[in-house]
Amino acid sequence: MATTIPWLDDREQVTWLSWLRLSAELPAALHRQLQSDADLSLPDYDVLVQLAAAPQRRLRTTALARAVHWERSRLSHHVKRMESRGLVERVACDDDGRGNFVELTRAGAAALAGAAPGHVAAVRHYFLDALDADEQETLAALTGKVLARLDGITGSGATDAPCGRDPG
Amino acid sequence: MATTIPWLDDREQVTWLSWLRLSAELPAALHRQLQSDADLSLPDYDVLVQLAAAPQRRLRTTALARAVHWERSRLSHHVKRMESRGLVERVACDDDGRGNFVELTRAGAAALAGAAPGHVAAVRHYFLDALDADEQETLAALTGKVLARLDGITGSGATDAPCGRDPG
DNA sequence: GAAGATTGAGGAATCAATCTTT
DNA sequence: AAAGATTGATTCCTCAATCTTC
Repeated sequence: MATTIPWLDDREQVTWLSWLRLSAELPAALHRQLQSDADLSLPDYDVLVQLAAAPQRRLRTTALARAVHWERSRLSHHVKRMESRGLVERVACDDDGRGNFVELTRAGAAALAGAAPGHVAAVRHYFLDALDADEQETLAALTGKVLARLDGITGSGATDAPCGRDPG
Repeated sequence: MATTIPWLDDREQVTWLSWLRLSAELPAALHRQLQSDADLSLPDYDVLVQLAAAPQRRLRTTALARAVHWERSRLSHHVKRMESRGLVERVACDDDGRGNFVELTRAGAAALAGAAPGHVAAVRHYFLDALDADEQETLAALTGKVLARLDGITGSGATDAPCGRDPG
């Protein structure tokens, strides 16, 4: 085999490895904070945020799946577990016999309210505070660039729906 | 409660959400490529790379755990699954009756050799190719800055061991 | 048949508890 | 007791198959 395989050079390797490590460690740190302070997982938090921001504090299953960028199957399993803990409730949909709403319960709203300040503080502490305003903008621009290309390739295009973990 | 909670502002939110999305989508894309082209998971690949780079194509369990930045428990479970697929083998350690080596098998080496070119190409395609050389350096600097702070806080300090996914 | 959603099986990750050798 | 490593339980995620309503 005389073919030369184009391995990563030093610059590429540093970029890639440092990305890889951060994308493993940062969620882990945030997860531990949320879990120990509020007994919620990161995915739990995402779901609660979306429901809290929704019109009637409820969303159709598919709409919620889109909002958190999950497959319906994953959402279904997750909602089931959250329902058993009393954080959300599944209610039938009058208009469409096939569909459900996932609705935030009082306990779910309370859990989110209790968790949010600490989580936002953790996002700052572990992530944003390491960078000044310019650096944050630069980072956002670079990740945005990669995302745009990635979404173009994989077809998981940017959605309209509001997303993310921050309660409005 | 008259206390104002410092929510994320626009710049922070864009930075955070765009980070969040990329750190979900990029590994997913790479995982799918590796899985369908080489029948390996991303974690499988990491383990194989570390073993292939090690002196006798084998490493003590704890050393391997450090190299891939995992807990020993996670590694133990993972190695068990990989062993059942014939990719690695656990062999007793003469010097220390408590310890084991995890050793790369022929099949494991072959799997890595088969997977590496496609994986490296995917890393370029989905990630590196979206940025020019300067941008890559900038991104590495920014993620490095966050990582340095994060490791300082959480105590999971930077290790000496070589790490990463690229076979030497 | 297509859309909305759930299910079951299997791999993967984390935590606390355990076992053995030093 | 400390170090090296594994185990079991639980949660989480993906895939393929299913079920119901439109």
